[in-house]
Amino acid sequence: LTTHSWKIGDLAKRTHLSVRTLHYYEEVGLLRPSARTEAGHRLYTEDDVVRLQRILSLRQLGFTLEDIRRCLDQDDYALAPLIDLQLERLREQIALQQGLYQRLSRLRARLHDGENVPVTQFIETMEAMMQIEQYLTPEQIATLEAAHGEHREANVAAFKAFVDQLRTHQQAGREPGDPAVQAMLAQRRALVADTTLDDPALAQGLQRMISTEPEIRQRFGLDDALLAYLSEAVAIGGSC
Amino acid sequence: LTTHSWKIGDLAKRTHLSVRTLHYYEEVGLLRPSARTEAGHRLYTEDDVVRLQRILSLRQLGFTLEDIRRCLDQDDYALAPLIDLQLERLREQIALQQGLYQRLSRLRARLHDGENVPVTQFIETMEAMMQIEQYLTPEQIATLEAAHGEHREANVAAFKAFVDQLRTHQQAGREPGDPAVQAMLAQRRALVADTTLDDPALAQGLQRMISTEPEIRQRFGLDDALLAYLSEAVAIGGSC
DNA sequence: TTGCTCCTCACGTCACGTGAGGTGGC
DNA sequence: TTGCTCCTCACGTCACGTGAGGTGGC
Repeated sequence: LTTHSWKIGDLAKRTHLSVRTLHYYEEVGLLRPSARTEAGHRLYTEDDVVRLQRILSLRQLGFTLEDIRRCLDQDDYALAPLIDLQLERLREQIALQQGLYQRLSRLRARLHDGENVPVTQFIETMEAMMQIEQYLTPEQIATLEAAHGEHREANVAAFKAFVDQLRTHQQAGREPGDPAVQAMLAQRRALVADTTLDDPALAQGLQRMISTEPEIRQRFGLDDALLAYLSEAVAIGGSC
Repeated sequence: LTTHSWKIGDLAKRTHLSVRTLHYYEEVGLLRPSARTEAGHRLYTEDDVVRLQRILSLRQLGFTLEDIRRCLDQDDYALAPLIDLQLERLREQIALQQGLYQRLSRLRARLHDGENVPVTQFIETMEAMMQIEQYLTPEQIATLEAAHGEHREANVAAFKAFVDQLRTHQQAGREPGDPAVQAMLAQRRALVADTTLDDPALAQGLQRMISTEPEIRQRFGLDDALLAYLSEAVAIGGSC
């Protein structure tokens, strides 16, 4: 029956903790060595080591030191509520971080390695992305990204050209029912199908966004009057 | 041209920040109000508000205030490496938290709502689980859980009974090739198939664990000599 | 005597929260 | 005069890291 005892350095090596950490655990009343030498050096008994192992096990589960202390000082501590809380926190954290990861990935994909995009422009892109997230599901956004591929700018330019042409008709005083205007609806359908990969829910989400966010309309030169003109043309044409 | 300016409380309400946060942002040189009243009250101009919006945008991406300051004070700041670092950190974090979540969930499932499992026993279960993780993939563990279902204890008891019976033969001096011992191999195959849902890789992982971890053998009363005895019987029987 | 380990303060971390005690403008 | 907002310290958070300055045992 050899009851061994460890000095703080030995214990630190065995557990891969720092000496400071063991000091701290004593400070907060989590692990008090059972004895000291005459010179004041800490001596940890086997019981202390067992307790430390338990501390580390519970720490692995993400509990705070305070929770761990309570658990160990009372063996019939009700663990279930504690675990449920921790699970809830984790769910939230993971969801948050995954959302963040998706957003950052998409932003990163637009940063071509060579050129240095100005920070201000980067932030604008990000704000646009976050606005989009209000209207589309993650899956729909992925579809949109897939549809855009490398020719995002070409698509944007095509839509702008469409708006410009529409404005010409409007300024020429033509009615929304005018054959020249109605002829543009096929072009519009093609544009929408192209950018949404024929996903009607996605198209609807985009339309909802465009009609409720004036800033986005402005980006394409689509003022309120012109939007109304377009809506009327579509209503007359009968294509959704 | 009305250049408006805001006092700190107005800005706090608009952005849903606390006054203290705005104080802090000034303290660390992140957002300095362009003016003060005679009495020393902070006055934020429209430019300041724009800067604050940018700060909040970047904060959303999980950057530190220090990184944000650097980005905003230098418009051609190289964002790509910063984002890559952040993505890496996030990947690690998410992986860690998901592992933690899986472990906690499985532990929670074993805590039946009514009874209070003692903390020490809970920790033992957890340590056993972490040992298992060394030998099996997450998918294999899931299979194991599915196979166990509600009758985990019955399975464990069945395996213990098997070991006990085997020991009887050993203590009676029968050779591993003895018909009575060989007759037990079919029982063993059934047990293995039952707990692994006929997954051979899973069975192999479990066997590797049992043969390398003496503590686990001990839990079933399977000492080294008896393990050797069983191995020999299996070798003679020719079933893997 | 020289290393190595041990000791006890005590400040720093990161992004603020939370008072304490006092002043300014309606 | 009474509220409300504003101000400047300054300590607390969580789990330690990182010295500073000194002692003990081989």
